[in-house]
Amino acid sequence: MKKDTKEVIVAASIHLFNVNGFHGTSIRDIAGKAKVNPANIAYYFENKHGLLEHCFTIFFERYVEEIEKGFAFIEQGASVCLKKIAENIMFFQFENLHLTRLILREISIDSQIVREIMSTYLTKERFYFNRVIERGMKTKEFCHVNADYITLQLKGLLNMPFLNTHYLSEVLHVLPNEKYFAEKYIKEVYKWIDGVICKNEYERAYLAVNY
Amino acid sequence: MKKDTKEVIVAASIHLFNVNGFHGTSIRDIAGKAKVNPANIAYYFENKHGLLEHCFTIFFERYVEEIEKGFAFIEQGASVCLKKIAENIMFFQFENLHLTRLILREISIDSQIVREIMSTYLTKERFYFNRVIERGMKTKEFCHVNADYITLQLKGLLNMPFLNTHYLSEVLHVLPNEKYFAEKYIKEVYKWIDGVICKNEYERAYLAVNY
Amino acid sequence: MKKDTKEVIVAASIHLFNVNGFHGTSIRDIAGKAKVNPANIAYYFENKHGLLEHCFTIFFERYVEEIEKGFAFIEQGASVCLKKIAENIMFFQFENLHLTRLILREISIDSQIVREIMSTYLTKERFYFNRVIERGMKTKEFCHVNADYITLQLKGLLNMPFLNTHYLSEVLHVLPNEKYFAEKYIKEVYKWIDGVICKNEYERAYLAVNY
Amino acid sequence: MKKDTKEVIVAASIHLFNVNGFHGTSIRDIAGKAKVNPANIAYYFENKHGLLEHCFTIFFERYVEEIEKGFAFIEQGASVCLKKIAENIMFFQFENLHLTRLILREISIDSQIVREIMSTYLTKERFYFNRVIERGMKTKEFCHVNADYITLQLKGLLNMPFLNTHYLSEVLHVLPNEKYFAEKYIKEVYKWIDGVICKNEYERAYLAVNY
DNA sequence: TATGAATGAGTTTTCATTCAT
DNA sequence: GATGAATGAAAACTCATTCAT
Repeated sequence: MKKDTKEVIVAASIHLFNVNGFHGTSIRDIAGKAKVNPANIAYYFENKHGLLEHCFTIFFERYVEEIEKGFAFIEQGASVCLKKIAENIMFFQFENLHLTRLILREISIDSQIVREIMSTYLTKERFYFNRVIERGMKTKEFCHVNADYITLQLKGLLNMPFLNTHYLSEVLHVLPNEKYFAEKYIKEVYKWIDGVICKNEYERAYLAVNY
Repeated sequence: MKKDTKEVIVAASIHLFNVNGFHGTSIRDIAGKAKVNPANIAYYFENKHGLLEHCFTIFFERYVEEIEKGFAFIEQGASVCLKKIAENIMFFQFENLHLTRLILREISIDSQIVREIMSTYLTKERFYFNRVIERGMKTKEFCHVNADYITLQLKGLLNMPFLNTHYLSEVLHVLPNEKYFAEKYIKEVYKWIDGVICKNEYERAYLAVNY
Repeated sequence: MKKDTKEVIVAASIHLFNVNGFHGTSIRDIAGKAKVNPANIAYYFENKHGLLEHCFTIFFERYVEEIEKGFAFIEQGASVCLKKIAENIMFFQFENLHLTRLILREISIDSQIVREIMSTYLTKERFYFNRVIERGMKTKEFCHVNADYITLQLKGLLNMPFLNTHYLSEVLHVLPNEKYFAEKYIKEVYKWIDGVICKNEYERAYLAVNY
Repeated sequence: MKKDTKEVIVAASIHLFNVNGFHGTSIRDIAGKAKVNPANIAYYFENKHGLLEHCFTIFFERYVEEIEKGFAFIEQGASVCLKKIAENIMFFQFENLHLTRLILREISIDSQIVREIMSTYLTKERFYFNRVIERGMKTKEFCHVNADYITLQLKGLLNMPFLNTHYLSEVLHVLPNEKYFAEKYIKEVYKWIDGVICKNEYERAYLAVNY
């Protein structure tokens, strides 16, 4: 009858982990919200940690996928490609608001699981970003930059809206699940790409005119 | 006799809340680390939540102070002032690494306390940032931008290193408490200010030559 | 396996709440006496208060039942019926000595639960007593009395032996669980009914002779 | 400055013991209400139990005194005297509502202190009641009764209003501190004395006429 | 006489987990 | 697959008491 027990558990746990944090959520809370018996969690995920790990996996599988989908645009230029990657990440994260916030928060805790899982996905993420940025520098699209620092900043920009819920709702008066906001915000990220790593159009114009 | 009981509790709790998260830290852990009796926590802070609130207060009092100290440079130009504010925040956060990470993580949880405390400090923060940015736009130092979006991005950049510990240690091979890193990272923030909100020097040069 | 866990908890709690009072009894005491795990109390009754509420319910369900069983004698006359009700209450309370004393003590504390539970049962109790007394006055069996005041006094008489344990044991040298005492005491209550609310037999005789 | 520290502690403890019960009241609650330092309670009463004992003493000293004051009327007849004693007890208890309820509740708990204190005062109480009742029987004012049983019933009637707060407020719509109620209720007690232990006037009239 | 700090033992409650069904 | 009962460990919190000042 209930063949989706596993899914409802995951959905409930994502929501509750996001709202109360991992430690702040009890297995009974999750089972209660999912309307299943708490023992099912042990059945499907071995224990509470297994459930969190599952959430991590769900997130990062898709996260890397989105980067890869964006990276496919590499032949259209580094700038286009980087923007595409940023856009993909942004929309993916907006569509998985709770999961994203939960992951971003939990990775700031220096635990065993986090370290293990991160080392895998971080390597992949770094691989693609470095490729794009190095390509951009080769083709003179980008200024000379430190790829890792640039990646860190880009991640900062992309994650900000999910970690600063209050700022969004109380200052910008935006609910972060409004697609309108995602569309507006990604423009700001484009501006950053253009302004900070791309050789500026004025610079190019100036150089063209004077040399 | 021991008049510093309160302080050692706070210090221990900041460290442990940061490492294990608020819910992941027990009162006994804190008391153990601080080498005091667990009942003292109730005595001084009423309960565990009170201790967290105290950490919030400590952080935001200083945070706003740093913004104010930077804002005093407003007469030297909006760009100088904004950089000064960013620098102050950055160094303050680097000097209070654990506390900062703890606060940045906890404010992403939408709890009662967070909402109350945030509404106070967010207003102050917004006030100063808007003042600087509007001033910059008036004096033509800055392009026409949306002050609140710019602030959000700046916060994103400033907070990133504290939330992505793994990235720092495993990709950049930096321990975030190395002052060298703070000095390097703030330069990147300057670049962002110059590249994204300041009218670019090439732009100014180009415009000067051609018109 | 042990399907009577709930019952043994209730039995143990009634005994201990009676002896030491509600606040004077710890969950551990109860679990110890019942030879079950303390967590079962939370499992079955949510918390310590829930257990007390359960005791209240047990008591008043039966209490009202006894009144109803006595009220069935209404057609045999108000005096007979009132005595039957009193007798039923008395023997029920004697058979549930600990529970009765516990309840009588706890209802004197003006708490939330007490108020809620009492409002339900008090209404029922009042309904039956008023019916009997009004009937008695209609048929001239009873003098003209205030039903509510009479009920209060009757309750006072019926409850006294349970609240004054010392008086019983040290003055009357009776253990209140001796059935002999209940049988003797109910006679005194009958006398009160005859002497205070029934038109006295001498009165009737006197009136019969002289008018 | 505050020479009444002891008194305010007692007053606060009477109120709180009444509302929450002895075990339900903490020393800090009392100190808080009395606006004194908790350590004062240990200073003046040795410990929490000492404070309760003090309350018992206050109550029973006065209680016995009131009985003695009523007993002084013995020469005016047993009935008058017994009514006077009942009246004194009733008004004393009404004037010390909280204390009375607290005492009546706590004596139903079979503790060490209670037993010790009770044995003293119970003896005195019994002495006076037995004297009056025996006198009444000698002078033919009273029927032949068991003095101890009568005393128990009288105590039941006198204590009822203090133990059934809910009945008073929700059924009789009386706040038990309204003096009007005390005056009305004592009349009911007189009726009981007249109806149950005094040879009835009709009885006397009947006997006078017929023999 | 009065107090603030501190403590250790004890309280209720929560929780992840196990297990027989 | 799924459940209700049960548990042991640990959590947060309470509290009477002590003590130096």
